[in-house]
Amino acid sequence: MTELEKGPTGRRRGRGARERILGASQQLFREQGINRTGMDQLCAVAEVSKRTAYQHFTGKDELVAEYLRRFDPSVLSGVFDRTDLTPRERLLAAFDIPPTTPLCPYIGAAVELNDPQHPASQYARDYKKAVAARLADTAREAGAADPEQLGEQLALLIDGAAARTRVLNTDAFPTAAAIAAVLIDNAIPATASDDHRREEVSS
Amino acid sequence: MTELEKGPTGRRRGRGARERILGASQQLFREQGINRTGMDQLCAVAEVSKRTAYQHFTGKDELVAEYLRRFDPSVLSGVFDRTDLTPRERLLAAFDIPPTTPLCPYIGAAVELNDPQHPASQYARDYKKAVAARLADTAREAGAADPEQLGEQLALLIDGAAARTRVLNTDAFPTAAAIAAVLIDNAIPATASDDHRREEVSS
DNA sequence: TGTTATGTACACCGCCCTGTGTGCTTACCG
DNA sequence: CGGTAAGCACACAGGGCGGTGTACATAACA
Repeated sequence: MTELEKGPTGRRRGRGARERILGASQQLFREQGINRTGMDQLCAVAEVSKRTAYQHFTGKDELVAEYLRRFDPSVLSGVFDRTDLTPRERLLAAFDIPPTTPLCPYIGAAVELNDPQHPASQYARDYKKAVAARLADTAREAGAADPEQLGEQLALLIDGAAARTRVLNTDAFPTAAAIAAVLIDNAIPATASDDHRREEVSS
Repeated sequence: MTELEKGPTGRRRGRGARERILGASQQLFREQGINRTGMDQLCAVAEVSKRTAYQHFTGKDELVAEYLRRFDPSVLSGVFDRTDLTPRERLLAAFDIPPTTPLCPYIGAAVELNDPQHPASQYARDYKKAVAARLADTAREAGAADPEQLGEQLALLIDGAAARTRVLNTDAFPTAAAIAAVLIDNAIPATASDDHRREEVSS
């Protein structure tokens, strides 16, 4: 929040209204959902006048789409780029999204918007495909027989855990991780399930 | 729609406004979602005056809750009560919800309402638990080592397939069924994965 | 037949929503 | 220092929403 005040507003100067708006979007859309968050409230939290908001984003739809685009780094890269884990461990680490994330916002957006043509829905699709692809890449790296299939399966598990966590209000990711372990072990042909690619890491 | 015109309205007589309202709810809440369906439109489709609707249901919330309560028989009982299948086949048959169902309405309601205290959200939780319980029962019947765990796992797969189908606009149930087959075979200890309980069925 | 529950037609309220118009202030940067 | 873009405050339009009030019609049953 400190660095936001000087961040590039998209043009060249200014005091970072755009970033504050997107920050408030992250917070409110997550906590309350998209439809239940009005632009008035959002602008109040962002400490931005409504006029300014509509000068940065042509409408709420565009804001929602941009809000979704600001996510991947935290989860996606944060897991797949770890070099201290074997590929197999990286696949399992994708299920270690412990308490904070209430629901994958892409699922929420797709359900709330209820319009496959909406830019945000399209981006949600792209993102889900990208996650499955990265999982497939890692699966290939781990030596899976059919990496695409395993990637798609693991992606389904993540979405299932997210949805179920939301509906039941209990953490379903451990269950998903257990399934994932079974699938991974079944998909990797040799006994090379672990430390077959591990290099010296610590010390 | 023909029988609805004479069905018991809940009291004793009348021309079935309540049933028409619930029928319209099924249609519209599914097609458009809950929040995007106004009472005006709903009453128009149900061919019911708005005044009548609010005499049957104290508010939209109650209508939504009642709408969710009218579902299980079609899917839940329709699968688990089949006697022509082995327990294992019944577990897999739960993934044969082919094209019609766009999204499990319980997930949709939980996301759209965004309020765990809402009666509909509570019922959604109950329903999900009930499904998991029935899956666990069938898993026990099939001889699974840990039926509760398998039931929970299969329920997660179903939800994952539903969510993923919704977001990606492609049928994810085959993938879920493949995972289910693996889990089931892994969970049943002996080689008695099939026809160990099957009786003579056809001819 | 007449009473009563049931349903209808239609206007209406207050609220919140997305989105604008207008005029003013501030901060940056040459 | 001055120009200019960024941002602000405030009021307002237009519409959909959930929900209601009132007066009238009809079907069922006594």
